[in-house]
Amino acid sequence: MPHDPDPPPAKKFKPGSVLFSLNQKKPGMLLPRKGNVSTPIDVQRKQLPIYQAKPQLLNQLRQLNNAILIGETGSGKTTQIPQYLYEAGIGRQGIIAITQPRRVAAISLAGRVAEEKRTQLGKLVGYTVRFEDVTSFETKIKFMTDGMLLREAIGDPLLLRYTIVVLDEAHERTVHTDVLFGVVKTAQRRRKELNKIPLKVLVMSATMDVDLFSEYFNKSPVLYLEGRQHPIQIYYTKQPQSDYLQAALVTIFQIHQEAPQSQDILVFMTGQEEIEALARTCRDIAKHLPDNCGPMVVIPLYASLPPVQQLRVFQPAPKGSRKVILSTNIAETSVTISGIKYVVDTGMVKAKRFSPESGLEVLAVQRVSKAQAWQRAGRAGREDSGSCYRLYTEDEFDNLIPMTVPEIQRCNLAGVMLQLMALGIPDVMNFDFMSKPSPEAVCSAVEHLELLGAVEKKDGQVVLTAVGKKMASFPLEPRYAKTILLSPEFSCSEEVISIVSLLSVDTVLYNPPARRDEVLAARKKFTSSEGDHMTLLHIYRAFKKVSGNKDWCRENFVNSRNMSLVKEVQAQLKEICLKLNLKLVSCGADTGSVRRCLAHGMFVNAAELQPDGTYLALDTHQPVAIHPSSVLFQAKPAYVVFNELLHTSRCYMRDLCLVDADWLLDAAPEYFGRKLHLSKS
DNA sequence: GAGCACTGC
Repeated sequence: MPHDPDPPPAKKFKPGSVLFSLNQKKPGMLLPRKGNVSTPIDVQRKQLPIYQAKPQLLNQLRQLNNAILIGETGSGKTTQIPQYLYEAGIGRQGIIAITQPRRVAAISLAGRVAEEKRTQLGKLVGYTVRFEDVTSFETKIKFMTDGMLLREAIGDPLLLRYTIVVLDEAHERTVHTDVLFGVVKTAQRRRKELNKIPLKVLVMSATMDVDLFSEYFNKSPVLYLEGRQHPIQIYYTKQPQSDYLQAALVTIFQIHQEAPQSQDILVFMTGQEEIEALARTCRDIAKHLPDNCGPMVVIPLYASLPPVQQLRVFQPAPKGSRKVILSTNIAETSVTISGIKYVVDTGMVKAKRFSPESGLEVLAVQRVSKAQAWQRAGRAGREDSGSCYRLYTEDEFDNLIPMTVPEIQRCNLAGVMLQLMALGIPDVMNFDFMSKPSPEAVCSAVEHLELLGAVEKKDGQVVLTAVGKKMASFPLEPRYAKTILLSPEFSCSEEVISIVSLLSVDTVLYNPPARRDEVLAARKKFTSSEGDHMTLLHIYRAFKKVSGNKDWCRENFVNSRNMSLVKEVQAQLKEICLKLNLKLVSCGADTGSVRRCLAHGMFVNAAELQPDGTYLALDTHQPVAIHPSSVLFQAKPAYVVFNELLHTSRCYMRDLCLVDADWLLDAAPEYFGRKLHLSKS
């Protein structure tokens, strides 16, 4: 970590530091205020700025089949527009769907709108997210995750249950939203051709990508919504900062010494490790400040933090203390903290990139986009005016890319391509994406699906096979779906479903660094010399044996919340297997069958030990290494399959399973005949 | 002998 281990003493940070210059030219980013909780709901609804525009809006929306609605988050558009449409009788023949990138948003928005309509959630207003469907035949306003609508589209590509689809938070450009853009556009056109009830599509976004959206949806009109806004003062550094962590530290204490005690600070950083390190440094320095400085409460915030600790950011600091929250980009969208007066933006973010040639995912620290910088600044002005300290110069800001590259251009497309084919899209290679992924990425995805037997080429066209159709019915990465499909042949579908479920959640292992020896000792009894998959299976079996006992989880450093999620995923996968008439069978103690099955399903991710003790990935022939977190780290198996490659300090394989060369050859004779030969020569 | 941002079906 580049953080200076020996920070300067606190007295160096004098009021009036020369680190910053004030920028008056750019207007501050403006954000709305929340309604007063003690005001009756119908009065609150009328107080929203959007209420003024209601007649004109309805007039427009009645006529248009496409519209782009621009307004900041919370302008009331997400809760009000669906109600306006419903109340005006627009789209009454079917359901109004409103999609959200996140589950919590879909759930809480549905709750809010049901309250405003004074009905029970699940009647007129409902929501659908994975594992939860709170809707009924009465439901006319339905909030859902964008991924959920995409799943539904596989069974009903024309989305005939819906008369209006509202794609909210479109500016976030998640893979699911981007695929949905194409799906709704196609459905709209097809319904017109087939003389079905028309589909209205509304795209709601913050102030970005407007032209792109409008252009894509046949130059559809853009409607601007006013929000209630608070000005934000933007400051830039006078000089570029070579060490953004040092600059953050200086800035935090500069604000701490100058600003009233009750005003909180939110600092945007890149990851857990640097956040914990800066938290320690801040606490150390805060202890030795002069008496005129009040105490400081430093709170780290990142996704992998246990929920109880995440909740700490919402607790007000003790009277006279200042809250300083050190956060990843989780606080940009997912977690909204009230009372933030100051935002400190390092201008950096950790993000995943994908290289189609190597199939490699790289997680790297990089600069934010302008849009992201505005999003961060906006977090200072939710209730009142605020300030944002950017730890970079105005020139550097001007040179940032305007928009974050959409996820669809940064990810492995195998799953997306499979889904598009399952939707019956005729020419997936030329799908009408709003932002086209590179041809290389598309080709590499199709090749991957070809290897898995999900697609085949016929007369120059890529078509879905029967296997591919089955694979698409699983909410899984294609190779995991394939492994499940193969598992009955190896009489181990029970085991493989468990393993795939374990791999679908973040992690079931809890590894507090401070208790490393205890963790190792506790984990030893589950460790399998056959690899990480079998080790996970042992842990899961033990977990089930004690019926998910919380104490057992604590003693064994198992994340019980994620384990419960594993159970839900497992139930869902079993249900899909039943629908596909796949036999649920267990191989008992014959773990060899499980590994054989994994070898057959995951053969594209195989690596071979070389005479010099290193490994080569068999598909790309790049050198890879066993990740130290693997149970096989100290072993030297001749052949392994792995779940993923992660490029950090080296190119590491993660989650490994010991396999035989014969199994790989058996799984893909032609493919491996070539590969194994190549790597030996 | 490493260390992983954030979502979602």
